[in-house]
Amino acid sequence: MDNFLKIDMDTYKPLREIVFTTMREAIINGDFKPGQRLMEVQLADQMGVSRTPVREAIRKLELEGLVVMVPRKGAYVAGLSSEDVKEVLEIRAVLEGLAASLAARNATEKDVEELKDIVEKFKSAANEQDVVKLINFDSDFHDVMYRTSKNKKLIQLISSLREQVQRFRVAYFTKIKSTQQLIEEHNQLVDAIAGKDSERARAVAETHIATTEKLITSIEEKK
Amino acid sequence: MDNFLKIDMDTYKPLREIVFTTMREAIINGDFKPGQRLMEVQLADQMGVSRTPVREAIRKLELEGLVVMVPRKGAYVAGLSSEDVKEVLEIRAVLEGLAASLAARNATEKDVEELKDIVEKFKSAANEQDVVKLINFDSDFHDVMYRTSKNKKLIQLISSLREQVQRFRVAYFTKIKSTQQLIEEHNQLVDAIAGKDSERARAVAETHIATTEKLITSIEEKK
DNA sequence: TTTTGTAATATTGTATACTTAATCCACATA
DNA sequence: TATGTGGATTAAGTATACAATATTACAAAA
Repeated sequence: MDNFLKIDMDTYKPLREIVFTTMREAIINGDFKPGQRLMEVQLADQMGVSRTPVREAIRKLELEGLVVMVPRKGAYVAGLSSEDVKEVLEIRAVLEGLAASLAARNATEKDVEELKDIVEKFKSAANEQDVVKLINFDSDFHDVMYRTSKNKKLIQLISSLREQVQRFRVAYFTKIKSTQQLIEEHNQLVDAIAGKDSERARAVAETHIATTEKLITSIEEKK
Repeated sequence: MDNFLKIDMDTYKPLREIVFTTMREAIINGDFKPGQRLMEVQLADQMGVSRTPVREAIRKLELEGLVVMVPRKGAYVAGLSSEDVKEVLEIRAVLEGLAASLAARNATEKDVEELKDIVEKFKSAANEQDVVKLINFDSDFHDVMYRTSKNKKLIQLISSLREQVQRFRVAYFTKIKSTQQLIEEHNQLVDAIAGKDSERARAVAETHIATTEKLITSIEEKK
């Protein structure tokens, strides 16, 4: 603890940050629909700020791929074709694989315990058929794994990718028949990490995402 | 050619885009040094625009990781520790691997020809000891490979990651003793892609980046 | 000489004002 | 009815103005 006197001026957030996260939430939650036009004055009024922070927030959302800009016309919530989702998941698969293999290399016993704990919670949520809990524990599991990987850039990147497809999550989690398979995969992952078997961890993690991808693809095809 | 009448209104670029790319170039080329403070009025004056486009450009650079913001103090060019570079390269390795395996799956004969062509050019640049050409042809090679992967998000992502470590490139390309190894790896990559061997392509590509990573690590250690 | 307090100065954060392009709609014309 | 045309309206792009905070300079006191 070499910084016990460092006060947290970090509590201060510029308006643009608040606007940014607010808008991002809205897009991810689907409050702003894909294709919807985002008008600056309107948004500014709604949030009670001026156009400036709104514009700056939009710039960031643009780079994050959640909105698309048409010059001289404005900003629109990015549409998400199933093609896009597939692209993102293809990427996530290898990044999750990397995260898992790094986690296997770096995990402490405490990390492993934490992972096991979450898997248990996930199981009971599955028994209760509680979809919201299911989503949250799944998130938690992956969060811990990312953290354990110790690669900060990787963590950032994956969370950005997760956001991009989050809009689909509820859809496919409710559709899923066998959460059983997810449990099984989580178990294998923990095993591999606990056993410091980075190659196996990687393989399992990649399959894990691929499972999701197949799921989405099959849902899409039914449409 | 289903769009032969589509005119290119796309030529128009808002100032913020110009400012954004200009500043990004400056950072990547090292004209703006890591840690350097970026002051809005000064930048705006230099480029002959107002603060607004500059601020918006900075927001994007921030999300791209080239700039870090300290609230109420300003923007600074992001420093890049060798730790950071390692993190990025770790990620790039698997993404290049993915790109290579997708390329192997999707490559047409034309793509393969193009790749072979670039490898030849790279070889002659190596003979001439022309570092700049070497860098450019290496870039070209990878660009074609990415394009061939057909995954647009992946292309975006990799190019963003490349930018982040570009500031080190000249350094390690001049240091490199055996461009021979790079040539060899490029050859193997083309072979694998031509032979539609996605697993081998992936393995070679990952090693390829790992080579770079080791190189950087060794340079760093000498300091 | 060093430290502390205070004024001034500079810079970011936010809001507003201005400019110009795009869109809409009424109306005219074929 | 269909198709232009011109002006009004709207919104984005850009610049500027104002407010809040941080930095600096410098003087006064220890």
